[in-house]
Amino acid sequence: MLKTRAERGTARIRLLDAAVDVIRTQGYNATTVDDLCAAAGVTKGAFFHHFHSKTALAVAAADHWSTTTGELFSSADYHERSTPTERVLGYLDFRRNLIGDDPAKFSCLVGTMTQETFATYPDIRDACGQSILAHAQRLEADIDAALTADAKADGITAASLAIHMQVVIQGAFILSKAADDPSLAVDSIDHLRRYVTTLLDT
Amino acid sequence: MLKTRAERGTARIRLLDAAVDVIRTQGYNATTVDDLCAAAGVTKGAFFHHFHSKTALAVAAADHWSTTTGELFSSADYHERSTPTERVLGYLDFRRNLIGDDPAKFSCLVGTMTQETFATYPDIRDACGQSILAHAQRLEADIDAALTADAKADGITAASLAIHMQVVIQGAFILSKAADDPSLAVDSIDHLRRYVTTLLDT
DNA sequence: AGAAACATACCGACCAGTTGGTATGGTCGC
DNA sequence: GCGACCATACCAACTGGTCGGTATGTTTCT
Repeated sequence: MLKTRAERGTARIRLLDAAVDVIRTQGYNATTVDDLCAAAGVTKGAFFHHFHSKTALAVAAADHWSTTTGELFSSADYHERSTPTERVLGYLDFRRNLIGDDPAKFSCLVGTMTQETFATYPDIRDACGQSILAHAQRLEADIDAALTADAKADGITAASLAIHMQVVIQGAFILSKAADDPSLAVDSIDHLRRYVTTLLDT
Repeated sequence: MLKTRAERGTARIRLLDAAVDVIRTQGYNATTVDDLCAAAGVTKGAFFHHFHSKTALAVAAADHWSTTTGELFSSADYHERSTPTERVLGYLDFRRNLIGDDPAKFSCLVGTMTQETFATYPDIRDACGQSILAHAQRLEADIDAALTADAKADGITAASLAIHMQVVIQGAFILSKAADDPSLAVDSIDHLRRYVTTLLDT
């Protein structure tokens, strides 16, 4: 089990990556520490060397999720479009294209963990909330610049629309899982795109 | 434990009601059989007399959820409105008013269970999927009658919009839990209402 | 050498499900 | 109209296994 020079020192990252995979599939509570160690190819000693509890790992996994997805989105090419409206719609198209065959691969770690932990593990819930809310906030500037005067006059705020977009995306994952059919998620993002389009300048 | 005539024969229902409460708060996997027995005021023997496993209880709880919420919605007064558009928007207003202070009380049992069970308990997932999809389907006739010719020409179907409405509602519950703020759910349903309004005859 | 990064063996608590019963109310022969 | 019989509903103690976490090493890097 002891690893070579190159493999040593990676246990923490491997556990975090394993957490994303396993928890998205099984959920947080059904995932045991041993499950995570096995998936990461690591022993329990390594686990508790890096995380003082299973809860601490979940919080770290939520942060890890924010980091890795943050990099994915910030390197996506919709940022290079010239108008705010194109960038907002480009974000939705990008998210639409992320949907594949397996909900365990395309759905959101922190959305999954939120439902299991909101009332019982405040630390995990806060980390999940931060992750989702910070992601939404990254869209606010473009949305604000793109909103039509009519929409603003109707009381629609960029913050509220940014959150609504995350609502639809999270809900789309649930329905995909419930119906065992990812196409429901795609259809719902199409509806969202149509709605957002009516609110933005073109 | 349950001795009197009036109390006997109610253990099954009490367990199902307890399951709705406890699982919405803690999630399915974190809820133990003993938790459910304690909440129902019943012993373990009674539990396994009525349900051959914890999984079987979850399936029964999903069906129970469909039944009780089905009654709630079918007795709501938006059905008495005269036009399909008014009934569809009345449904959304009704759902909006259902949102209170505590997500554990206003969120959806089967939406919660779906995320935890979709890959690991197919029986529970199917029961949850059925519950949500059947609920969505109950709106289809009114939506179909209310959709404008333009919307239909754009390829929007009543089935797809009915599902999108459930997507937003489920997603709204997640964001409410994540942000620990039910007002996000209300705001998102407002966005949904605005979108739906643009697609229906008035 | 000393510290960080692991590995292994183990523990007490807990959990789903079982077992072997008891209490209750209905049915049917008489 | 009553006692034998029985099915259903429930109870409490227990079991085999699992889980999060710990204690105590061993290896590797600097």
